[in-house]
Amino acid sequence: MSHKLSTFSFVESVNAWQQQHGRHQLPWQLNVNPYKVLVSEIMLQQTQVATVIPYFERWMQNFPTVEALAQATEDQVLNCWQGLGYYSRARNLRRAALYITAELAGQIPADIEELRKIPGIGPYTAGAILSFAFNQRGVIVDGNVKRLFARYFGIRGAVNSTAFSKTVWAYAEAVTPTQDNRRFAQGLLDLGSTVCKPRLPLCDACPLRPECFAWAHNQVESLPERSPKKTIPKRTGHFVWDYNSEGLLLEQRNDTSVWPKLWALPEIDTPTSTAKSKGEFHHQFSHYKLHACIWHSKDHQSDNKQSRFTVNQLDTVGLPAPMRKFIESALDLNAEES
DNA sequence: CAATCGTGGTC
DNA sequence: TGACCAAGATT
Repeated sequence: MSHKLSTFSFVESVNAWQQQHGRHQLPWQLNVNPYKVLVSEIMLQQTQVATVIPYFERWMQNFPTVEALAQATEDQVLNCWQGLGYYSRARNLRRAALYITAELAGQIPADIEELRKIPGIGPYTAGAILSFAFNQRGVIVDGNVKRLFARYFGIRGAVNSTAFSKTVWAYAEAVTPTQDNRRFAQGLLDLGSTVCKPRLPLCDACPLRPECFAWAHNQVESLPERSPKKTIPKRTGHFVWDYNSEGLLLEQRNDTSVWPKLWALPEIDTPTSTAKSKGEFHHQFSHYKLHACIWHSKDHQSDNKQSRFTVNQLDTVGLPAPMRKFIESALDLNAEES
């Protein structure tokens, strides 16, 4: 690797490409500050840029500073996050603001160990904040870097294995420079997402092609390697539909389930034999398929916090995306029938 | 360590 | 069309 790096400047190639062809106008790149970087990096975890942008804009309107976020309630935060998924990110981001305000005098630290103490900040996000917020050396390994490095260095093994991750982190530590880190980190991400793509990579446009292992060995399509896919299980869930003149009955889900702390139709173990169906919907999570059955019911008892919401009030609570679709569809049908 | 945690984009 | 994947973290 050292020979390769000495005869071909990986860093300079990435940086020069980023300056010419990389992204420079993303919302969190304009008038950059550490809080914007923190918010964007949390939102971007396992979520595509195009999906995040409108959420980021709305978030910064509602919670423009760490202090503003620290003063928000969990319900306000979840309402702003609804539809983006992985809701523990939202709750951790609020906890992060409380921690930064209480323990760090409102300042996001430019220190890897201090960053790692903040809720929701793992090894990738800590490195990203160092690079993007402070232009300091911060090592980043995400899906883009794993794919790009697997091809460029010829790293074998399943991308989702621990061994593969450790190997890529070691390469990243070795490659990451001590200067111009904002540009280098952005260059890695931009190259990975726009050129070294999962499928149909644009090798003709890649500045790293002269020294790319996968290109030289015709393995661009077969790297990185994937572990054999698992069959994901199917589950059935039953939910209660109770809508009257005072609104729709919802309950706040507990935090040990999917959609933690979000408001949703009350969930039941099994419907009664006389229950009348209100409808159903299907939803695919990353790890199982849900078949949701909705049953007409009244006066459902639950340990969870319950409340009724009118149609207008539904906009002010955090609802799971598929359930919001079902509810809005069902209420529209009601309106047409009446 | 492997499972869990959402949703939408892409081809 | 469905399988893969996305600026991962937590337990």
